[in-house]
Amino acid sequence: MISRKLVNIPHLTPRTHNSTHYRTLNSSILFSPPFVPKPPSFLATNVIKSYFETGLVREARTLFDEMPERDVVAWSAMINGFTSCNLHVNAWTMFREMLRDEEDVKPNEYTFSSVLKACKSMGSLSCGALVHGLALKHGVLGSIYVRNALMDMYGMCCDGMDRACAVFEEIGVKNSVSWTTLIAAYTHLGDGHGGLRVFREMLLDGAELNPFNVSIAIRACSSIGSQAYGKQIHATVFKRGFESSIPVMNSVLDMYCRCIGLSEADQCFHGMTEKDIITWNTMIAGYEKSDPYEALNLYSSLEFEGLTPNCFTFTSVIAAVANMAVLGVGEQIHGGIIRRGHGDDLGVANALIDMYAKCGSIMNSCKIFNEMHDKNVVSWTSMMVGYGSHGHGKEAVDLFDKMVASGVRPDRIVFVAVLNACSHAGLVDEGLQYFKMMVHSYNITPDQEIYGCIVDLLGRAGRVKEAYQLIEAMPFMPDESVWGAFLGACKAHKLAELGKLAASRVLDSRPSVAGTYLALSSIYAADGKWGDFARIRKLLKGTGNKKEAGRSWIEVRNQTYSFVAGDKLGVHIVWVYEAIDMLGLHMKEAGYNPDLQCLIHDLENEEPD
DNA sequence: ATAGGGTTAG
Repeated sequence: MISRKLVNIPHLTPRTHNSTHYRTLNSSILFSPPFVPKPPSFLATNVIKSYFETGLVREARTLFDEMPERDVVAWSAMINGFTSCNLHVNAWTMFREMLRDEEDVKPNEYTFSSVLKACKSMGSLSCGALVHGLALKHGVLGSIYVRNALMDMYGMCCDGMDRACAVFEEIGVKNSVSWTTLIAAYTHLGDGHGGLRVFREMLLDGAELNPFNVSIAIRACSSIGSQAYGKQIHATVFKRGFESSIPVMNSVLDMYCRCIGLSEADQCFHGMTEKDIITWNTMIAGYEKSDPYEALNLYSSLEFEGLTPNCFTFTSVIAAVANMAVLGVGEQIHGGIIRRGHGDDLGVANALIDMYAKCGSIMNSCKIFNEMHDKNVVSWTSMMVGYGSHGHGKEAVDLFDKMVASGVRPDRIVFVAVLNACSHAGLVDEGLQYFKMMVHSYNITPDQEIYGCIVDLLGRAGRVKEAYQLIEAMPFMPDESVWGAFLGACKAHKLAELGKLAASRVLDSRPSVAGTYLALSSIYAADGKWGDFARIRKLLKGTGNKKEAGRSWIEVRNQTYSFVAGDKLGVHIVWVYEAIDMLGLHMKEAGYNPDLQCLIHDLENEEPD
């Protein structure tokens, strides 16, 4: 047996008895155990790798520091280990240490792909570009791993998309990872159309569909709300047998939640034979806004399936609680979050700020906000929106300045929040200053929503003429949010003619907006034009639209009571009216004189025909 | 020792 093997390996046939090949061959086959010389750091590097895999970061570092010789493999294992434990700054520091090290170890393609992943997660274009230069210097750009990692890094950093495309173009022979990475870059940027364009190019190029590129393509469909493409790709999922892949089915499920409908999504959810925590999270997030009770039901049945809720679960569950505005439930779940050690997660803390504000406990929002050790732009915005909705406009504006001072760059949504706060606090000139700052200092192009905020800001303060001039000067056609804000100002300041103009513009673009008909009819009513009032009401009935009633609710002894204006049902309703009467008395005592002129004509009070 | 896919807060 052994002699046959020797004979069958021609290039190892010994020429002389003392040749290395011969001795190695003899010793490995004839005398076991074999002696295979290994690099001195081989064992230690493997132990480092397993330490990181089990989260023993300190142990890994200690072992590395004690190694007498540290080769490129050991350094790369450290950098990759830190990255895989989400310690990206440590990974970056490690890389810099490596470059400064006296032993003068040269980074290789493995080092570069690992450190680029750290740059990507830090979102640091400057670090990434520096590494790009070093990669060129060290001659590792021939590696498709390095090229793909570079493209991934550029694609995930802001303002990096052009460079990601440039790297992609420079790759001679693209592999499936190159394509997937580019599609993902477009999609995560919010450009789903771009993602699908690359997906089509990929297919034209002859690349095969696989679960990776299919799931990101479905994600691109949901980001642009395309039912047609989404369903088309879902069909190929079945055709290719990808429905056995949980990630693929999770993105299909998400697409159903966002673009098709919750009952269809629910069918898809129940049809999945294998589910993971992400499947459940997707469904909970799907229900969070429109059916928060169902979201909570799913959350409570999740553990029976042997799954453990994670921070994504809790952000959605807390958002659901915020939408129900039930403080007691929110506090209970907050307790569960702390117990499970997710209290310090950034996303969870942000959701808690929002939840407490919406449940009426702005003090708890503040407490969480102040105790957060790092805050992102969402944390600041949530707190500002919370203050704004509690009528603390000044605090919200102060927070904006503190945010900028702390080095967080404001985005468009922060400006929406601060402008709304200014609007409600009557800080008109401050608001206009922020608008200027947004355009000139932060290069944010105002969109419909921002113009709507400014129109609202001016309109509320009675500066209706300026608001109208702004609308005229807009670089694009104002949509219903802008005209809606203007209409609100006309209604508040009883400017019937301008109000009619604004209403007709809203109805031209979106004839289905029930609120506009109501606002317009109130303007007519306030003007004593009852014929016009009746005509508009009739038009509204003709559209088949009904303005959704504003629902209020209150928790008393763990029981939630909900009601709308004009409610006649429910045993508790007498108590509601009694409470309202008392509130009315208190308001009169406090000197508040309610303006009933507009409210009286609200649809909810209308008798059926 | 080595790269790619899914869920997430205003």
